[in-house]
Amino acid sequence: MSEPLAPQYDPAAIEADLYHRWLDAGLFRADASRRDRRFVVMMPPPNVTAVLHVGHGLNNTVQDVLVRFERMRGRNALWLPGTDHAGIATQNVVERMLAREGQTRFDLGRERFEERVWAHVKETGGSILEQLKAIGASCDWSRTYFTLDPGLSAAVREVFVRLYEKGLVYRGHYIINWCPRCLTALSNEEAEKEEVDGKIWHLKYPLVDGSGYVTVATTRPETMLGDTGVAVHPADERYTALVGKSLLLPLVGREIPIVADDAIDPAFGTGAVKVTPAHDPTDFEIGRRQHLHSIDIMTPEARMAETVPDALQGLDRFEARKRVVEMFRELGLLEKVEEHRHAVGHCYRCHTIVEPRLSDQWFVKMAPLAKPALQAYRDGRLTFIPERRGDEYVQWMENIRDWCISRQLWWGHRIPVWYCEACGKTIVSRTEVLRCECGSPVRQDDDVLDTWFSSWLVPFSSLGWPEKTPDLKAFYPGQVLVTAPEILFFWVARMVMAGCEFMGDIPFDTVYLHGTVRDTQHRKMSKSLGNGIDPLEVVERYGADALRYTLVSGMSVGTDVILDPGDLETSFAPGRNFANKLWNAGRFVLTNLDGPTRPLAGHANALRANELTLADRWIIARCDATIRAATEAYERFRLNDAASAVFHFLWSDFADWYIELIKPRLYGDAPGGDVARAIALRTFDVALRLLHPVMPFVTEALWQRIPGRKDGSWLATAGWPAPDRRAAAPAAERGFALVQELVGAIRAIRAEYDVSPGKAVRVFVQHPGNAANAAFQAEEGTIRRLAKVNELGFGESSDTVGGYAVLSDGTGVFVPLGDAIDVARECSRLASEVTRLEQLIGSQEKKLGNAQFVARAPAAVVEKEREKLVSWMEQVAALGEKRSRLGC
RNA sequence: GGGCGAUUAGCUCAGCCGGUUCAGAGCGCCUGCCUUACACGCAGGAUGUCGGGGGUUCGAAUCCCUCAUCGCCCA
Repeated sequence: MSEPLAPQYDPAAIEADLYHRWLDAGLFRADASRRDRRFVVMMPPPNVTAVLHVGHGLNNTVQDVLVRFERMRGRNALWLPGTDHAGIATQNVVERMLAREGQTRFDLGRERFEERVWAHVKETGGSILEQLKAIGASCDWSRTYFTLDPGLSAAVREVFVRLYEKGLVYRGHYIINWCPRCLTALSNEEAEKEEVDGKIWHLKYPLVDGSGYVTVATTRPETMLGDTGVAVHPADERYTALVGKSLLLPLVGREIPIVADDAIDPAFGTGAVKVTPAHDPTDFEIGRRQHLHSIDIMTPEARMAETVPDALQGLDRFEARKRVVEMFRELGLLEKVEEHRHAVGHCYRCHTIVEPRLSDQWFVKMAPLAKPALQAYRDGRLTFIPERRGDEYVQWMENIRDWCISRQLWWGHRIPVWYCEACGKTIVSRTEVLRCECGSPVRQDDDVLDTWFSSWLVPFSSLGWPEKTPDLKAFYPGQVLVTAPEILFFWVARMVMAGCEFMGDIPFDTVYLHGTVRDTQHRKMSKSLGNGIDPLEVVERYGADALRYTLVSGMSVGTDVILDPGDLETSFAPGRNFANKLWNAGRFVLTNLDGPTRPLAGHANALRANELTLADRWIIARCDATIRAATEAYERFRLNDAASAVFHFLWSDFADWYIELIKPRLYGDAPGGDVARAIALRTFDVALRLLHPVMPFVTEALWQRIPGRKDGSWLATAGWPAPDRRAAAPAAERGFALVQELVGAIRAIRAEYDVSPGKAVRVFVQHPGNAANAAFQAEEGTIRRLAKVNELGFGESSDTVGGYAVLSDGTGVFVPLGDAIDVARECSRLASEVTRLEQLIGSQEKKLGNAQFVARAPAAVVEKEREKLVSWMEQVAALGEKRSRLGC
């Protein structure tokens, strides 16, 4: 550990090696034998074939920050990683591979296709977890799971069977969302609603008796081929006389009835609605109530089926739409066309417009499961960050619909249901079924379960459930779930339901929903738009700490993170620069530790209060304030506030000031070097701890070089610094603030008059009271050095020509500059300062002259305002004196 | 159509249960510096009628109403 530190921090030379040393030390492994203070975070399992994108980067950085913070506080931290088999997505990936070979899955057959997917998953799957290591993720890799592992598969079966036995899983013939490209059913959540520009076509259907027409309005004219009725509202007087009559469906020639149904909105379109029970969910309900039959007019690929007239058969649904409209026009039955913008469901995996389709599927009855999950939120046992997300949760839970869980895929958990080929009996079983009770062969349901049907169990299935494992006992329920708002319903809400149903307790108490990473046009980053940022490229160029710092500081609670994919430098250089700053501050501190250091307390040789300088007391107070601020910010999930508190302490307080002003004590002949070393080391150590959750690599690399550590100890598991009220030193903070103000004022005057950096100046300070006196004298050396002052006088100067300034407490500052100064310019500078102050004083006098204010505002506020007024008046008086001395 | 959020410096954002700096940070910009930890740096500086309008209040970026623009969720 004693090789010299490079002047520039090189993350690439440190990160990968350091990560492996953390792993070797087993720092990220949770202890199932501990029963106290667990902190469990379930990673949202990425798709097994996914590659790391910046969204994963954000999500996992947030989790890692929280986990590292709690681990340092001594909690038994488990961050559990895993991968999701991702039914549709993974099947699509392999199907695309087959397509390049000129094959389809049907060419291979189910068994060989499954083998092919497994081979692909084993070969490349899970590499995303390896990639997470590059950003520093401190997961417990010894517990990594895959949703198709035997244990998790057993959990899926157990749950399916239990729910079936309770009557909460059922098979039904309903309208579901169908993706004609993926050729599978989707849940309502997987059919993403999106606004599209469409039209409303007004179609005329002639009455069978030839007495006229009824006009229906529709956004999907092609579905008229499957119409089996027209519905109107029972109270709609326009149509009362027609209810019960029949229409002759154009193009098809079918007679369909006019029925009355309460669900019809008389204000929409013409108030008469065509009813296509096989292709629309509300029509399906109307059809049921009105005893209309269903005619399925489409193939699984959404082409026109044999149930439509010959001329239209085989057409794609959108071609059919055009053709149907043309035909209506030709027949003179197209009354009008209106522009119409409306929401249409799209497949969340391939973005194809979904087709409502009538089919046999398995469903979960959700209302009974939602009840306790909703109650948990209402009781305050479950909270959302940001809070308003709770409203969305409630809305969804209250209007919950049954969950379609069967998928017409080959990759996933096969539905544990068998049908007897002889007696037709349905057998639902936890174990493989070979024969029916009647002795006949059985056939397993062809379908697999929705991927989310395994994901919703992860908080306990990943811990061994339904077995009663030690892990399950030690780590359920967990604490925080961190994810993107998009999957609040897909996953988060369902996990809460599953936890309540199968474990009797919610799986986490806090749901932290972070924003989305977007480009400068506020578009979500995506592969297809080509506006993504590759986190691994960022790690390579700027370091993992820089990536993490940028993501954390760009993200306040619940807001999106905007980054420019075309300009990584602007986004990530600040993080890299901060890491480098820290590195160099560390380099300075560590290379100046050759002299003796002393403990701060608890030892005979400990520092005594009377050995501390004003600056020492100030930095200790600042450090303590930073501990409080950062700790509270982490606790409240305000990660950006935590990062910025430590940033400010390290860069401004520690590096810009404290390091600069202890230099003489460290390598000059000023006394107190051991005190300065002890305090610099102590406050720097604290800062490393506070920053470690956000920037784990550079902080650990430096901390490992701090002398006197216990062998084999790591910052990653070092204790969290405790605030200490005794460190508060308000007088020191005020006094040192005046020193900083004075140095700033002198520097400003120097810059104003182009005094060359190497040239020392004389300075005279006049203070109205004694408040600042002690501070200036105590830190006289600091003032001389930092402002390049060769003579610091107190009181009047015999010179009159120079630069003047007034500090906030009314202290006058005079820098004699003789010929260097442009008296007219200085006069106008001071005049504008006086004007500014006089305006403030004017409004302040008005405020304080207002009897209402003095009477109604709290006494402390009034007092504060009076003090401000006094201070400004002192400043103006001092400036006036300066001006007269200059002869303005 | 219903509900919610946002609008603060050129950019990205803090501040927002009213007064504790006369509105802050980072980046960018201007000026001067290679001062032996750091030029991925140091010092100094410029920049905002806090989206428009109205109201409550002694006092509003902060509370209420309204309009405009953008975005999210649910139909």
